Amino acid sequence: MPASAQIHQPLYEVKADLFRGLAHPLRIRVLEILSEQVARSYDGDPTDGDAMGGEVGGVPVSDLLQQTGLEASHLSQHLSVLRRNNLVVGERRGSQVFYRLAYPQVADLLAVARVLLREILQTNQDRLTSSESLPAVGNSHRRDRTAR
Amino acid sequence: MPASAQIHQPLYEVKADLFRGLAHPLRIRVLEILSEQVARSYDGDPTDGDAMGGEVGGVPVSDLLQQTGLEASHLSQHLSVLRRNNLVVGERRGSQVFYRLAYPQVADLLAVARVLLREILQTNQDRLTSSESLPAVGNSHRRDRTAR
DNA sequence: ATGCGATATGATGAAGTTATCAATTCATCA
DNA sequence: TGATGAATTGATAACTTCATCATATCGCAT
Repeated sequence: MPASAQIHQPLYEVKADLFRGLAHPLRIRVLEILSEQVARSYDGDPTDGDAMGGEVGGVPVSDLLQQTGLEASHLSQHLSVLRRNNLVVGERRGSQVFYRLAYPQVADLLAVARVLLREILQTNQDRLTSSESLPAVGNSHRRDRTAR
Repeated sequence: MPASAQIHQPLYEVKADLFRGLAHPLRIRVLEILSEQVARSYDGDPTDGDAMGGEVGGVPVSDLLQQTGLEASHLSQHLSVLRRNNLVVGERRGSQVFYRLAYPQVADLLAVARVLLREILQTNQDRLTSSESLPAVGNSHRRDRTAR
């Protein structure tokens, strides 16, 4: 890699970092929980009573803990990754820490990803059921690596 | 995690996989090149003459090679990751292979990421110049890990 | 101040990813 | 057919990331 890229376009790096922050199932899980909470705060869905969700602003770690069934330190580590990548912010209120998305755009990103994913999955589905064997590319032996 | 999650929501996994596919500067680079090419094909920007860009559909690997300055096998490996994640498709035409985005939504995803990134960077910028020290959360010593 | 509940950090082995080099395949042309 | 250019695959060492356990910090109540 040319040194010039270092100074002028670490942009790819930064963007890649952003995605790297998202590149783990648990972190996605957490972000979706936080997105939901944002969404709920708009239309005031009453189904969460009070025992279940954050109310004022953000979801307490304890909630995330029980919703994910994770070990505390493990979750904490992932939260720290999310924090480092500026995807969430945590705020201490009393003895608990409440997390929320750092920017509403994070939810957008997840939403767009969801759309793309739907396309992808559907296409794959179709390919399977109609078994139309596209020649594709990769020196084409080794077909159907389907399930990654 | 309940076993039901395995069958019913490997969704987090799948989504995380998607992001993992994006989680590398070179792959972002490649995707942006391919996105550009898509964009250009709409408004027919004439600045690419002919020596530089794919014309019919997709960008040939040779172009990606010279634009990224990578070693062939290295690029190929990343392309293979992108292919595996259904982000691009490659098509052999004669002795060359032409790549393009598998779905236009991939470009959307990048665009949304760009927006988010702009927010993030700007906020960080602001924080730096005004040095308003938020208590933040993480047992708050160790400030300013800035450059990751 | 001491102790407790709630989170966060550190350290470490296991697992996964990236970069590099060698070997292979496919298409074209002599 | 054999040589050549274009791209992919395989193998492997260097590097990261993840999961787990132990330890530390913060805030609140005693």
